[in-house]
Amino acid sequence: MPELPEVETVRKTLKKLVSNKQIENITVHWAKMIKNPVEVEQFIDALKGETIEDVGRRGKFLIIYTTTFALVSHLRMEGKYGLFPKEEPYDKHTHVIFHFTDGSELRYRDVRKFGTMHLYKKGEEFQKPPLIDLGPEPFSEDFTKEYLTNKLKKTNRKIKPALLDQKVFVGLGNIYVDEALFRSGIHPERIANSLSEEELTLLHQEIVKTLAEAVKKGGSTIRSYVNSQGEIGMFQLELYAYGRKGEECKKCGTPLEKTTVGGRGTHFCPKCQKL
DNA sequence: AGAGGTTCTCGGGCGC
DNA sequence: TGCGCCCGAGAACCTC
Repeated sequence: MPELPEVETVRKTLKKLVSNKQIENITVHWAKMIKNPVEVEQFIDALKGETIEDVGRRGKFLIIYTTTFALVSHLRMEGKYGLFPKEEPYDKHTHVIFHFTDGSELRYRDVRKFGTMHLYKKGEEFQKPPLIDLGPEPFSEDFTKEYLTNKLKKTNRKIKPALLDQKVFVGLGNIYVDEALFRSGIHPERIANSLSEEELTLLHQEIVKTLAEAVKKGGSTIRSYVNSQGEIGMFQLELYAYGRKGEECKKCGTPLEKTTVGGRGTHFCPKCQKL
């Protein structure tokens, strides 16, 4: 579900909802999603009494900062956070509940149970998995055209899987990678090290622009994404490629095609994106 | 029935 | 041969 624009939107909404709330207790209904510490009891005990100070983001990971800890949370395909009064019943897909001292609850709900949580002492989170090997943020000054060029010229992979690799840089997922490649006129199966200077310049620019526009619109809601306040995104209305199989290309009118690249459903225009 | 917005693990292939 | 890397396939789970 969530790529950088969706996670960033969740971050902003979640921060407003839970800042300064004190955790009285935690209920975990699906222990497997707690990856660190290994023992769920330790996870719960550590967070009891802690107050939430901030909510950050690294790539597609949320980082909930408390007085002494950093809780690194990945939503994977369907994870969602929401704030509820404790009286409100929860359903079978609610796996973790943070009970606050004010009677409200932060609930993590995840139909597919793919989401993960790692708890570390503040300051240690970037030296440990899952954040340790991540590439630069696309909005940072480290993510230059030269950096991207250097990474891509060293690999024989197809461009789409290379751009999805969070070690190269973070933030793109299946929606926005198809969008960035469409906007750049680059076929998703082109070999990464075969791109020309002009193509690399355009691709770098379109990656940053596409993600920035999507953040502005609150992300894309394709099937189930909502932010922490239950609001949908609006960027799905601006998509050129993703989910538009058989529909006319917005640039040239040719029907868009869908294939599989690197195991992922892939949308492209056969005329604008030549192999 | 199979695909779905993600990423981790595993093992084969290749080069030193 | 052995080790390390790169990379693709499969797995984790549930709904429609």
